[in-house]
Amino acid sequence: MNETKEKILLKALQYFTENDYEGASLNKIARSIGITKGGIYHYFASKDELFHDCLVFMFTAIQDISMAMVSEDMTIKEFVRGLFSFEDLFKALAAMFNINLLNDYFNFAYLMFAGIKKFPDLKLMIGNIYTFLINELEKALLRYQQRGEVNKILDCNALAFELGAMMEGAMLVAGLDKDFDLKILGNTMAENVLIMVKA
Amino acid sequence: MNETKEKILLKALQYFTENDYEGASLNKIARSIGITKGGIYHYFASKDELFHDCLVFMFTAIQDISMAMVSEDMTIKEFVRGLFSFEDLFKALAAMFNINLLNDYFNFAYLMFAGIKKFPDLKLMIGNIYTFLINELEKALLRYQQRGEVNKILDCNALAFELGAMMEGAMLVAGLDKDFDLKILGNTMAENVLIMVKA
Amino acid sequence: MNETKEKILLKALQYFTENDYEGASLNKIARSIGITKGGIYHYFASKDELFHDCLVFMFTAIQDISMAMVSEDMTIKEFVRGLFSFEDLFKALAAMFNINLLNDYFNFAYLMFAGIKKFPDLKLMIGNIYTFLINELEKALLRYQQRGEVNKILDCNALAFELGAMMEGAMLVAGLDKDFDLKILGNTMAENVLIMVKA
Amino acid sequence: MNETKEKILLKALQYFTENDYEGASLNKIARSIGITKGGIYHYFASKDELFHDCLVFMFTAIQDISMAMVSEDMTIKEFVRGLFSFEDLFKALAAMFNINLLNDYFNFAYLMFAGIKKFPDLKLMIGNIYTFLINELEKALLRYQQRGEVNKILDCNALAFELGAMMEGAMLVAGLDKDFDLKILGNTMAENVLIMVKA
DNA sequence: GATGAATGAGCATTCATTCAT
DNA sequence: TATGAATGAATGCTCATTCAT
Repeated sequence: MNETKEKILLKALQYFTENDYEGASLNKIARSIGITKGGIYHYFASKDELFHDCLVFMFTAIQDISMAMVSEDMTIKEFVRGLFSFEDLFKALAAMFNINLLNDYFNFAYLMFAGIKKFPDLKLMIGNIYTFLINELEKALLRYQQRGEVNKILDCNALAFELGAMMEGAMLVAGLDKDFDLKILGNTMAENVLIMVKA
Repeated sequence: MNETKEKILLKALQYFTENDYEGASLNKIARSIGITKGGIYHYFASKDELFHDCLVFMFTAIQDISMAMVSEDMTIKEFVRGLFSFEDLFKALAAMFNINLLNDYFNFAYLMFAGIKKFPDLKLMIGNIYTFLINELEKALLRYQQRGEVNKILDCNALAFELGAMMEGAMLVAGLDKDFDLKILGNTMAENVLIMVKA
Repeated sequence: MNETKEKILLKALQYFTENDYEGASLNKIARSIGITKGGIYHYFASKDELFHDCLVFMFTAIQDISMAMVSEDMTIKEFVRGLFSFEDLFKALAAMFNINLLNDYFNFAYLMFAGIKKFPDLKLMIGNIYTFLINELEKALLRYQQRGEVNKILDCNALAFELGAMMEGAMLVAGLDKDFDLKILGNTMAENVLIMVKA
Repeated sequence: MNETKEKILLKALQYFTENDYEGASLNKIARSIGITKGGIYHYFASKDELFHDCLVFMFTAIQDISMAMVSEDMTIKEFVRGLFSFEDLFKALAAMFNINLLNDYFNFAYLMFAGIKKFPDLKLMIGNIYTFLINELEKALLRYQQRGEVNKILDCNALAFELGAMMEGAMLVAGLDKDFDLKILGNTMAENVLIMVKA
């Protein structure tokens, strides 16, 4: 991708994250990377298109990270601990964009909502990411259940959703209330889960 | 509270929910309740203040509902099932404002996010709600644990956080991906939790 | 009508006449009457609406003048000479708007074209003015023909159109080429016509 | 003329006719002939110059057609009927440019007006065409008058202007009001004129 | 208490124009 | 010859805000 285009995309993503769609003005985005507003229109037909492309850019990366998270040859301990090692996840994402998700998960979620409101294709994309992840979770849980490592009474479909929701919710709540520190809580959460699902 | 002021507040809340902060213009809000834009400025110093007051109004109600959710004389089954009866929660909220949350939870959450982004005191307020709720959860879990109804190995502090996060995350994920229907999932989730925490 | 609104309308009409639709900027119009651009939007919902209202304002006046031009109790000499007394017509119009049609008939015609391109209702309105005038011309000519003052061989329908076209064309050509002075030519033209239509 | 330059000129003329001066962007013109906007600037110093050259190209053709219309060895009938055979005139013009004037005379006239407004030299050019044509008309009428085919009382100078104005006005009015169909009216107009000028 | 006129700063967007390559 | 990146000024439009009435 063209260098200027990429610069626009990254800076715009930052502005959109910090200020929302309406609050991010093309003028400010342009000035902050040393070009003029008109220059943006060389690469993006409209603010909407820029916003859309920013989100696709971000969600694609997240999709890739997400898919890399699941692997068939993990023990259940590795698997569950991996789910709750928030720090690793945050670092991976922070490296890609200039966003500190630990503090800004909140902005990130807000951005997802905004994207979904505006673009049906993003709704699909995000939906697919969650569906994929939770399906993979379910498949893994079923594997462990068959091996006798997960309580046979548990509904793995709902359990997969519960674990996914727990992860998302943890990041959201921790973002809103600094009393909760995921770096510390993460470990205990994983151990709790390992105890709870045990056969 | 003055009758006109209350009319403004309620109508504004509706507009904000339907159109977001930027999309809800004072002119439209004013016209829709039969006054003029200038009239709003008698009761609210700025659009920001109006928005803020709308959200405080809303969050206060949520706080009240949340606090009513916890009660000391519940069995563990009632307690857990209550946590995951999303439909009841939505209905309670919908009754307070004139918003159909079942369909519009998405807009509602979006609005909350916008408010939290804009006003630090609201972030604090929401943070406090979470802290309170999770603390109450922890106290309840400890009670059940002492009665032998919750596995003694489990860390109740982390477990409280996990259940709170699971609730929030469930609403978030279900808002993003309509494949997940909380009305159906809610029951199974509760049963799973009851199995998992059992001693 | 509100005083400011009328000031906007008149000044806008002048700008539209001099600079066309695209060339007339709301900013300049506003500044030239001592208000700001935003102020125009109090009275007109859009530039299009302002343009439309300007044209309706003008064409309504022209319609009134046109209709006053035809009167049943004229001799044929009065009638024909009236048609070619351009000076009187120009003065009447110039008094209403600030436009010197003698020099600017051209701009005026251009404005009509622009209006017709943009607004179907104006196309109808202008069409009706011409249709009305030429119909009235035809009725008058038929009256004179029955009295034996107009050659019975002539087709009064076409003749009415010819006289109407001659008037319009005279103003157009004289506007384009200063060699032709309607103040002088007008009289001779009328006398020529009187000779030509005579029985 | 350079081939690319001619392609630009012709395509630009088409765009200007279809979209007016303001509506025809250099980008669209350029793209439609497979070059880039910058390329146009090799051949034309500015959009204005391009527009001007388009119109000169067009007016030159009109001038040629006009001059070919007058010929010394015509009978008066041929002469007058030629003046009012609008269809032939339109066809001749349409053949020169790629414009269907029969349907698009309106846009064509609008473009002429825009050009005349913008460039004084074009106003002069058109003025000269009119002067030339009306002078030729006058010379022809004087010839017919001397032969006794035109009423000796008529002022041929004014009559020439009247016939020229009638032609122009007919096209203008017919352009504004589609009730008047020149294809039909043209014949009757010519016959009326032949009757009226007769000695 | 409330109106309505008016402001002014902001926004997305367009586009002729320039110029290094 | 021609490209394509970039500019910058302009445009229509929106809207929170002010204030005399």
